[in-house]
Amino acid sequence: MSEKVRVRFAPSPTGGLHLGGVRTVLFNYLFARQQGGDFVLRIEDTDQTRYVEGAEQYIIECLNWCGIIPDEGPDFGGEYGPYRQSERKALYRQYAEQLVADGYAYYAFDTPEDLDKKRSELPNFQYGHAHRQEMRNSISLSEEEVKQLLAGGVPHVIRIKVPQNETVSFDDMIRQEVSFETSLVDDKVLLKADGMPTYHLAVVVDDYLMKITHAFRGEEWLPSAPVHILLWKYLGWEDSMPKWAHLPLILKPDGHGKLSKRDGARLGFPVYAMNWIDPQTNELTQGFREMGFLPEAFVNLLAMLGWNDGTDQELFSMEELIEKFSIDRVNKSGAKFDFEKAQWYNAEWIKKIEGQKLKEKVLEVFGANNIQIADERKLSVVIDLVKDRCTLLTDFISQAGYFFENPRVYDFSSVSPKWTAEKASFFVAYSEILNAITDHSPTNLEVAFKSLAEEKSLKVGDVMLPFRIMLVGGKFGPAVFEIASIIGKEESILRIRKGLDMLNKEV
RNA sequence: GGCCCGUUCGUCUAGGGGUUAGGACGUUAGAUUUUCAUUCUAGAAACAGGGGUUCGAUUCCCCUACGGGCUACCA
Repeated sequence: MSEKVRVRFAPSPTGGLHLGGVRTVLFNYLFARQQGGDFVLRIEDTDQTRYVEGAEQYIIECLNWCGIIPDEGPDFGGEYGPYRQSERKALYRQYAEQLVADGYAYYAFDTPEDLDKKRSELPNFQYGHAHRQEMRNSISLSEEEVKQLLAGGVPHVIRIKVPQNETVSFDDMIRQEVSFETSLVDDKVLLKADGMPTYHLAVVVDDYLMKITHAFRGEEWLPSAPVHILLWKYLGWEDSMPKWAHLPLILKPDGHGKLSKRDGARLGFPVYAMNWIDPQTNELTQGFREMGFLPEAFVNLLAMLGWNDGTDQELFSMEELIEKFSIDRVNKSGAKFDFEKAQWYNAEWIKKIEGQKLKEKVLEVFGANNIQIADERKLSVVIDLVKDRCTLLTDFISQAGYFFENPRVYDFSSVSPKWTAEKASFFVAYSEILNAITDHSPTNLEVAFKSLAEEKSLKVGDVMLPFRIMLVGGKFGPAVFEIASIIGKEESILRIRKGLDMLNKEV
């Protein structure tokens, strides 16, 4: 049987897209592309109380930024829609009822208060074989009573009837055999009182109906896997069950536990793919994109969190990942997120991509920071000149901004103590030379600079640094004469004058 | 507490019955760069512990410890 590979990413639209979520999509996507299969986006919005406006669109935008475009999904079309579970609501009840009819599930009439009470009485209460007789459900109640309750429209849920003393096991693509004792698994709710399915029912029904062949999800789902396996069996679909892969979790860099958006805020790095503004509270959670990450780097670093190709290669493009990805090489253990290394990936990608291709993104960053660009051709040249010293795209503000406007801040502290009238007159003379000469190539500017220094009996090094700071505002940047050549004669002279003013005033 | 999963430098990891246990980030030292960064060279740094199995275990098995996840009418 060589059926077409079909995978899905099934986020619930409750807020920003976590980096762990993006990694899950990525692995799905890489696998699908490599196998020539389909990648489906399915929105799991079965919890109406947690639905957040705009979250779905946001998720799609994140995927788009990463270069991951679903083959099927809401607004993408496909033969297996609708792709929002809320729009499939009517579908689930029949399967739940079928399970009841077949004796694999039952109606339960306990109110949330009943359950709370029970749980506070019994510290380790589980709604399962040990206690279901004590609860109000179609197993403990008489047929007559159940009929009446149902007819009277009493709110109820449908729960799976998990058997006693069976072993459920399955072959995980990452962990090999995993097994569970059913006696320890509780009777999970399948259909809620509002008629919506829970995740447990929905994931099985939809994976079946959408012909999903491989299901990737986070390790946090492992404990509920037996419920899903049982459901596949009870619904009579065992032969169509997808192969499971439970991905290791991404952990906090310090302390312990799953990485959460709170950790990002606490430690000063993003956790979401893109900026997310909570529509209720207006609270902003920073994203990798806005912090200045390249999607190439983001995808690359995520892929390396739990996977490697067995060689020393660490830099992979999406194409290479698609080609080389293999589930066998996915790690079993969780990985602490290392933001330093994440930044390294970004720096590497900035170095790797040529200036011309970085232009649009740098332009965006500049725009957001009110840096006007008159000459876009000049921008590409500048980017190539400075990109080796940028870790984040936002670094271009300080590393390239001064090519297009006056430095916003000046730090003369390292030269002002040693400032002299001789040096001041050197710069007056040098700006006259700049004005006079016609060849403003870097080497020419440098030759003129050095011979003038010699003429004035000054050490080149003593005037080089002041010159640099006049031009760029601080002790950084590429070769000074490169800079002077690019910003041009007029601008160089203006900046020397301004610098002279500031230095003379300070002394 | 119960169940499930995991454990190689600080971090991400390679490896796998006999290796000088390899790489990367970070870190330290040096070189280059009349600035800063890049780049280059070198260094420090790991098989959680205890039992087996074996001529030999970091590698296979068991136990312990530790870490993580789950334990909702949330996903």
